[in-house]
Amino acid sequence: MAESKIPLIAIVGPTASGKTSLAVGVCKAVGGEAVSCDSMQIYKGMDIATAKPTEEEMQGIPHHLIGFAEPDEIFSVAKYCESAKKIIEDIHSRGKKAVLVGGTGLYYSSLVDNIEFLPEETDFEYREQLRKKAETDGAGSLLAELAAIDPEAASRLHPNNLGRIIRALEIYRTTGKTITEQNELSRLSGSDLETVPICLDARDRQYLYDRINKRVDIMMENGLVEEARMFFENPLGRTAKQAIGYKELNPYFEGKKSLEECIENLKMQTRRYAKRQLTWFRRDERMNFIYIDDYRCPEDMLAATLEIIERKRKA
RNA sequence: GCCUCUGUAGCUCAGUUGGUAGAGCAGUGGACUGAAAAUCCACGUGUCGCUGGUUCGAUUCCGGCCGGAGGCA
Repeated sequence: MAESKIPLIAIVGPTASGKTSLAVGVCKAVGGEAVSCDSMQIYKGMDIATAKPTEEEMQGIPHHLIGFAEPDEIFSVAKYCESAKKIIEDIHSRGKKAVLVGGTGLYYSSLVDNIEFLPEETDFEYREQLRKKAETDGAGSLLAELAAIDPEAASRLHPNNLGRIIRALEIYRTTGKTITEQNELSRLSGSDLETVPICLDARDRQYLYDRINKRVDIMMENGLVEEARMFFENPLGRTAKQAIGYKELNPYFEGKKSLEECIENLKMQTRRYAKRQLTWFRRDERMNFIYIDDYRCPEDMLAATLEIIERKRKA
C-alpha cells in the first residue's frame, strides 16, 4: 500500500430499504456525490419501475451512472466497473467523496474487489450454438464437456444452471483459459478503493415487505402502467427487459390476466428479489448493517451511519 | 326449515379400504466473475373444524354441534 487508496462509502441493500435518501444525507454530510450501483437505473426512460431518484429526492446532489444507456443496449458487469471506476476517480480528483449507492450485488462486489475482466467480448453465436446442443443432447452433455477441460468448475455447477455452464465453456473458447483459472487471475491485483460498506436491512422481514408493497402501489399512482405499456409496444433489449416491473404486466396487456393479479405478482417478484439481494450482501463479512426498523426518524439513521463511517475510517 | 356437498400446512387441494398425512404455490436459507431486477439449488408437524361414540387404536366409521357453498316441492 504505497499510495493512498481512494476512500469510498457504499450504501447497499434490498430494494425499497431507503438507500437513496440515506445516501443523499451522507453526501450532504461528507461533501459527496452519488454513484449508482444499479443494473436497471442505467437505462433511459425506465424511471418509475426502477424507482430512479427524482430531482426532488436528489436535493441537488449529483448522481452518476443513472439513465445514460439506451434501453436496447446490452450491458454487463465489466462495462459497469469500467465506468464506475472512472467516475469515482474523477470525483476523488475534484476533492469530493464518492458515495456508491445501489442494490446490484454483482456490480458492487466486482467494483469493490476490483475484479479484472478479460478484454474478450461476449460470443453470442457460440452461446446460441451451445444452447441448441443442450436442447438436442441435454444439458448434461455440456457439463460433461466442461468437466473434461475444467473439472473444478463443472463440479460446482448444477446441471440445471445452463447459463453458467455455457458461460464457462464460452470463456475457454474465447480466451483459452478455464473459468477457474480466470477467476483466480481476476483477483490478483488488489483494489485501490478503501471502502466502508453499509448494508440496509430490516430486523423484521415483514417490515421491508410492507415497504415494498406500498412502493409498488405508489408506482401505480405515478403511472407505472403507462410506462410499462410503452415498453410493451417498443420491446426492450435483452438486458433491460429483465427489469422487474414491466414483464409482470405483460399478461395484462395481452388480456390474459387482470391488472390486480399482475400487480400482486409484481409485488411478490419484488419481495423475492429483495431476499436475493440480502443473501448476496450478507455473505460479505466486511459488511456493516443498518437495521432500518431500529430508527424512529431518518436523522437518527443518518447519524448512526455517519458514526460507522467515522469509526471505520479511524481503524 | 329441509336436502346435498364441504371444513387437512399461510393459500389451493390430494390422501389415509382405521395404525396421527403430502403435493403445488407462498415462505425461509443458500449459490453467484461479461444476461445479475437474471439464473440456479436446498428445506414440508400440521390440535387433519369442535365434541361424544364404536375400536387395542379415529384425521379416516357413526352421532351431535359449529363454520362455508349450493339446491328446494
